[in-house]
Amino acid sequence: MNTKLDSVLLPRKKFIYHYKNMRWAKGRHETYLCFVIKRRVGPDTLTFDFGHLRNRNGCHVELLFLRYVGALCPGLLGYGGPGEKRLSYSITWFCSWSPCANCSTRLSQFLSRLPNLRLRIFVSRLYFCDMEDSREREGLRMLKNIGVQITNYKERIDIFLIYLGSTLGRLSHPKIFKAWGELHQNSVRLSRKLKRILQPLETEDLRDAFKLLGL
DNA sequence: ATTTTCAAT
Repeated sequence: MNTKLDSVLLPRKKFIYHYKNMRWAKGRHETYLCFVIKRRVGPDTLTFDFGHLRNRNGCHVELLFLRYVGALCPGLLGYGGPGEKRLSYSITWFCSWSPCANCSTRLSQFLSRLPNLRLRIFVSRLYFCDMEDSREREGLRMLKNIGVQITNYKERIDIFLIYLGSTLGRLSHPKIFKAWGELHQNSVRLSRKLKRILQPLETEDLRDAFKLLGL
């Protein structure tokens, strides 16, 4: 396994700084991606792997993950041999920022060729999603449409904390994770926003709205 | 009310 990936788990302070789900995250000029990889190696056998990445050299962290995915997920891609059996993977990401438009596009292209890979993404904060017509919003919808489950992490805070706990455990930090005070409030706001983004107005709704306006 | 953003200095 690549030693860079093997890594060094995210130190607690850095983790909390980058994963705080506040509205105005000043100074987070980096993005972290903690991942959990679940691999089905047999009918009753799963293996797990986890770690984290950070964007580097102008490469967004999502694309960095794709660059390493062959090493992280042996048997995922396959070599196209006849009757070749590809392994099934479930991958969970915890991203400090949601993916940019370009990463969403590239991810969608990648995933659409791999029915044996399920990806879900938990995000701490939405990246450039304030404008109604932002390309980032469009990108998130694209991901959803090809089956990526994307949500903020409060809905599965248990997984998140387990991940965090194991991370801290490996670092010999006995401290229990203490959520920041605004975590819940922030995640409620984020959930609403994400929901609005992922469920855009249907034509039906517009029709109703037009009727209501007498148009 | 307004604030930031996978930097660039």
